[in-house]
Amino acid sequence: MPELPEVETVRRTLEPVVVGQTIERCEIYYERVLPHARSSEFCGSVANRTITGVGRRGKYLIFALDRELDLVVHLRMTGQLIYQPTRELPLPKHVSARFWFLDNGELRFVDQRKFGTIYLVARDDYSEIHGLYTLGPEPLSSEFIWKVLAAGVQSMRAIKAVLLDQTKIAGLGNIYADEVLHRAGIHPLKPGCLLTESEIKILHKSIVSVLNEAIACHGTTIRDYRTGSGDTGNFQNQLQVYRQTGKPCGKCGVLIERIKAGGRSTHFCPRCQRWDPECTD
DNA sequence: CGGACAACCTGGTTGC
DNA sequence: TGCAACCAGGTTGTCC
Repeated sequence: MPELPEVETVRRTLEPVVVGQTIERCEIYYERVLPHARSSEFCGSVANRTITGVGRRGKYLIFALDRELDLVVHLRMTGQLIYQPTRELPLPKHVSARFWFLDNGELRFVDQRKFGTIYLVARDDYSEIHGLYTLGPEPLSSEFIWKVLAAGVQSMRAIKAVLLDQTKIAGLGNIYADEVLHRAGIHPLKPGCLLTESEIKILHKSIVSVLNEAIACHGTTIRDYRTGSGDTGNFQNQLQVYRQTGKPCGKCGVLIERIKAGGRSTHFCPRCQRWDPECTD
């Protein structure tokens, strides 16, 4: 579920309410939420630590704890990280973990499909978290200039598959890869290495603008995604192609089509995103 | 290298 | 209404 805009929204909504809070204790309800630790040792390490900051890299949320520890969370498909100001009961279904704060409320990790994961590592040492360790450039950082994208895109693979590859660029998922390609007017199956310089520049602009607009809308709620306050996002109302199969394209009116690319459902406008495999361009 | 696919889970939707 | 098949925002691993 959550891609960069959703994770960034969770970060922004949690930061003001959890920074400065001390974790009194935590409880793990689904053991496999901790791929690298047992709940007993994890909870022991986390107890009595204070959260000093909330960061993000790609789709990873990183809670900085005092004494040089990082608590890293990946929400995968259906994970929700929600701050509850009061210790209310009953608990919703599918709670993977709870963190109780000394003074106020608790942080709940709710995850219907149970794919979400939590790690505890030494500050900035991500060598044990493969996906984070191998993560590509951060698209909203100042280092992400079009030439960085151009280098990442040099592949025979379909550009859609390249955009989903977190080692090439961090944070895009199925929704925003489709939206970005539509805005850039690029066919999702076109091999990345065949993109022209002007196409890469347009793609670069589209990535930055789509992500920023989605963040401004607090992300896209298809079903499960919630902000750190438990609210839905709004960008689902702005989607141009994702899950819009059979609806008219907002630019040209031609009906949106759905295909498979990179093993995922892919939505595009056959007029705005043309590519002829026989043509050299 | 890349592509296809299964696995990890639960639950909603679709079609018969 | 019942039930099976298929689908889902992500990532990892295996096999070819």
